[in-house]
Amino acid sequence: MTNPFVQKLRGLATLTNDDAAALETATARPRHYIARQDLIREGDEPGPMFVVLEGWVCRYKILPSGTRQIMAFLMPGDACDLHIKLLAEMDHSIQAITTAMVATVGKAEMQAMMLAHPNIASAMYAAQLVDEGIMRAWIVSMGRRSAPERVAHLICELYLRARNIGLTGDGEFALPLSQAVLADALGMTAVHINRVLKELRLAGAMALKRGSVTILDPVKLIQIAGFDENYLHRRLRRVA
Amino acid sequence: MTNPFVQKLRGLATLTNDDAAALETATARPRHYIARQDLIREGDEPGPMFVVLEGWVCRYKILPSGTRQIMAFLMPGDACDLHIKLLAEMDHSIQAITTAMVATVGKAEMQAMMLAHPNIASAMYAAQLVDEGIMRAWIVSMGRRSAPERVAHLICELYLRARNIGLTGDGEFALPLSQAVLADALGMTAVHINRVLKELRLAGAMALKRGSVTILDPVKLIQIAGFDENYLHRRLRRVA
DNA sequence: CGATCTCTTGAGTTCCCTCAACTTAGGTGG
DNA sequence: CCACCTAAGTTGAGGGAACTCAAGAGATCG
Repeated sequence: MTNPFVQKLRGLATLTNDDAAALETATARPRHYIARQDLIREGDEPGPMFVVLEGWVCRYKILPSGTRQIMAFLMPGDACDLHIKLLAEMDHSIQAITTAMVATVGKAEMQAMMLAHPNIASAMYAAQLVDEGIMRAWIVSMGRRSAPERVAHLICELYLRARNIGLTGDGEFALPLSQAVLADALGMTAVHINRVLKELRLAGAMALKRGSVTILDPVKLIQIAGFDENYLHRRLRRVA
Repeated sequence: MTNPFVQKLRGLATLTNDDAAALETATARPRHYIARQDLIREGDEPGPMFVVLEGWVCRYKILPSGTRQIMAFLMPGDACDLHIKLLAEMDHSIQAITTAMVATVGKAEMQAMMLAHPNIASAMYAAQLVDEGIMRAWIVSMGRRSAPERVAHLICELYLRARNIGLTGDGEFALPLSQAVLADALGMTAVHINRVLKELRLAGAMALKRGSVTILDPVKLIQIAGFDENYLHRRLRRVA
């Protein structure tokens, strides 16, 4: 079995076997979380860096009104909060969406690894830039896209990210997100998400079943979303 | 006159006079931009890091429909795109909102400076984390806050950021943003922003004139916004 | 001192939300 | 293995927040 963290970073920089081995070692002892379990809560003191190895995780925040906003999805291979130790406390929470295996890497260990393996450092920085690009794309979606466009755009993003780590089938991929979770991520209500999904299904663009999505017509979906994959930076600059 | 970049980083780490001098030197030759001039455009090859010394700048993206979404405001002292050279092309544009003085720091120079001055590196990483916190706060605003809440929240954010670099007066500060620009940042129309501003003014919370905002009732404004300044991380961890 | 932005206000429309009921799918214990 | 229970998904009706279109008032600048 391949380590998704290694697989992801290999897509962002050229890693030697030695680099890969170091990453494997650092993430060798993951911890198991059940669905809806918080890895860390808003207000907590930041700890080690998290690396998701199996399952899905999200960043979220609960507002005074009680509503929830999800700010990011983390799938296998995704890491978070490289320099987080610099901050006094977390400004949001992180929670497992499905049962998940998550490794933690201490700050000192991380720093030593990045010093000894410049390729890893480079890949980590690139990953950070991609994450920022994704956040900006979410801001654009929330600000200027209609509900159907937003849903379509998110599915395009998640499909490509899943494909990067080899989790997609033929026009289909596992998406363990309930409509309520999608609503919390897209800033909509679960009821409205449901209507939009029906619309996209009838339009022949995509169909979401419990636990998976089928992309019926990729061209149509991309067109609805106004999707431009450039922001995921799958094409990186290979020379320093 | 003080360099706002130095001033900002001093708020994020303890800098020696030597550190400060290095920063001054690196940003000594800023370039002048006029309002609405692009510093770099979507699709361009990323160049050096930008450091804003005077004026306001924004990141934005134009959608196929022709609407614009602003994803970030940069005020004096703000820098962007630390490791941007790793990417093949920009996924968004950066533009001066007002006339502005912006310094550029090359990748090699930046790396050398961070190596020679660990405090600077630490401050830059902290600044990056704060920027990410701001992006997440924008996502929360766009997703789950009403228009009045969103406007109030943005004003709170900008007020505190301006105060950090000494740009605020007594309950008032310079805000060189037209209502159209605010609309592009908040994902609303200029017409609706205008109505919301009137509402906030009549409520006695804040008043926006051309070029500046007066915070009439800070407590009320914070309460409307549901503002929690923690995400700006003005309280950092001082020990490594 | 006209030309051009920016701001303001009104009227009508649309998208998305709220509330509420009902159906379906999964999981658990009898 | 079925009966129940709960969570997730579906659909309808009505309301409200924000949008569109349009016109006029107020700044700002060459």
